[in-house]
Amino acid sequence: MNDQSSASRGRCDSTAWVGVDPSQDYTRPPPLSRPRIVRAALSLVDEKGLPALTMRALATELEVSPMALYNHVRDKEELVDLMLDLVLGEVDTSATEGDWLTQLRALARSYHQALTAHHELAQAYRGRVRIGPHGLLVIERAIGLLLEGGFSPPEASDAFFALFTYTVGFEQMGYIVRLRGGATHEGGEAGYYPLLPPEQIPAVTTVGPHLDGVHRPGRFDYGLDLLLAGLQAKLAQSGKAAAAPS
Amino acid sequence: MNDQSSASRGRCDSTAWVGVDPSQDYTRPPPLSRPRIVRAALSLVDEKGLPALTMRALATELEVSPMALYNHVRDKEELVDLMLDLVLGEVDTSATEGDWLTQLRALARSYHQALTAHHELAQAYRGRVRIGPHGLLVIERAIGLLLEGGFSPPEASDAFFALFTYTVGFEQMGYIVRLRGGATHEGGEAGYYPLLPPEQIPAVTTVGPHLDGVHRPGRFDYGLDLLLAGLQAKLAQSGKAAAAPS
DNA sequence: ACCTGAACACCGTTCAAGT
DNA sequence: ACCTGAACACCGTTCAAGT
Repeated sequence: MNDQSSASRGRCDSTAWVGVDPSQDYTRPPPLSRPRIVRAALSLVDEKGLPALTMRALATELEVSPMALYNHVRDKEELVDLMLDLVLGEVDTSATEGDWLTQLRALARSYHQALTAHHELAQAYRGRVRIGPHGLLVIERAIGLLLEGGFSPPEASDAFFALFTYTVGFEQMGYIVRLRGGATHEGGEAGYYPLLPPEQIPAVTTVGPHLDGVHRPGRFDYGLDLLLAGLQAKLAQSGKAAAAPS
Repeated sequence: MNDQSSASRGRCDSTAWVGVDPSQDYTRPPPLSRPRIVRAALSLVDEKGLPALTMRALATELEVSPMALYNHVRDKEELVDLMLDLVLGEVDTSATEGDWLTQLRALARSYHQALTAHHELAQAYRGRVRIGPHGLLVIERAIGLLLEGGFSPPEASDAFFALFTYTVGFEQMGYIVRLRGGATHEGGEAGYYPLLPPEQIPAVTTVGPHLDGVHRPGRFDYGLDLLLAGLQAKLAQSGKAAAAPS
């Protein structure tokens, strides 16, 4: 497309501007394009959070008029869909080590990791989901592994949704904060302690600070393994267990 | 508070306005109050969806100036927190039939039911969650049952989050819709069929329409039972199973 | 085809003023 | 203490106009 580069290379070989391609205009940003918009939007959300994603803010980030975006993107909703699918492209869908169960675990973990890497965007994952090509690939892989494990199509679909729901839901869950408790609620992070006296909530008081954050390391894996163990048990009791390499 | 009623009752006994309390002013709405605002907001969201919840719209619904709301509610965020806690008040936390596992299942189901009853509001359940008194009661009950089952405090906390995350996540998940596939995407509901040819997604093609909606009846229970079975297995293998009535 | 500026129909919330 | 109207600083998006 840009054939000035080869032409200018021949013309400038006597000068010593090593490493600088004079055909490139380093002052002007590259032209607007769908992928560039989506990438810029994603890094904006990663840095400043989902509420900061504004067509106007994104436009100034790209040094362009707000309305220029609408030449490449139908509306904000589509933009968010594209961002989600871009993130889903980071999921590793091609690992083939181990049997179907360990592959399924690896897939869910990779999915989880992609979401945590863009934790702010994960909040957009609500209501109506519009699957893109990358998302479809993840689904294909998950369903494929479940069928390989021996599940019938309807049950594979149920199992998929359980895993999917848990993984996405985990990311959306934030921290538990009291609602206008006794002390200041400015601090924000200020712990699990509640609005009721300890006598009325003995169990919560016993468990105490373990309740504090959702995103304790290993917490995702705990629930994931619960689900996978449940799946394995289902297969075993229905006697349809696939011949797993023992 | 309104002691006009008893006074006027004595005054009007000769007239025949049966069933009509003349002390009541049926034309003017009852005075603004925190609970009334929250209830009105909830029914607005139930009817028209979360995006329709606007301080201005809520105010006109209550026949009041938008700014009147701010005398009872700090801001929109607090209003949503209050709405969520109101809904959590519908969860049955006092059923005592069966052992801890069946009680835990019943609790999760009741939680799920409360959320589905206000499906539109469930979308607000993201990011930072501010637990209110009703929410805290649900947590207390869940943790209590897990401790009763024999889990250690840290593990009870992990287990709780797995159940909590799954239940909330399930509600937020919408339908799978293709992202700007081949045909019209106006139809909306238009099925699972994807942007890739069937050869590239054999598993999805096999499972087919089973993938279509998340909220198929029984789908929530499937994942819930997976988690509960996993919990039971964990207890059994660590040999700490509580003496459940066999 | 792509970009722009002005404008429209909204938001949540602050503020000064009323009672 | 509670409510009001006007105003501020925003939104997403339409439209007519530019190149």
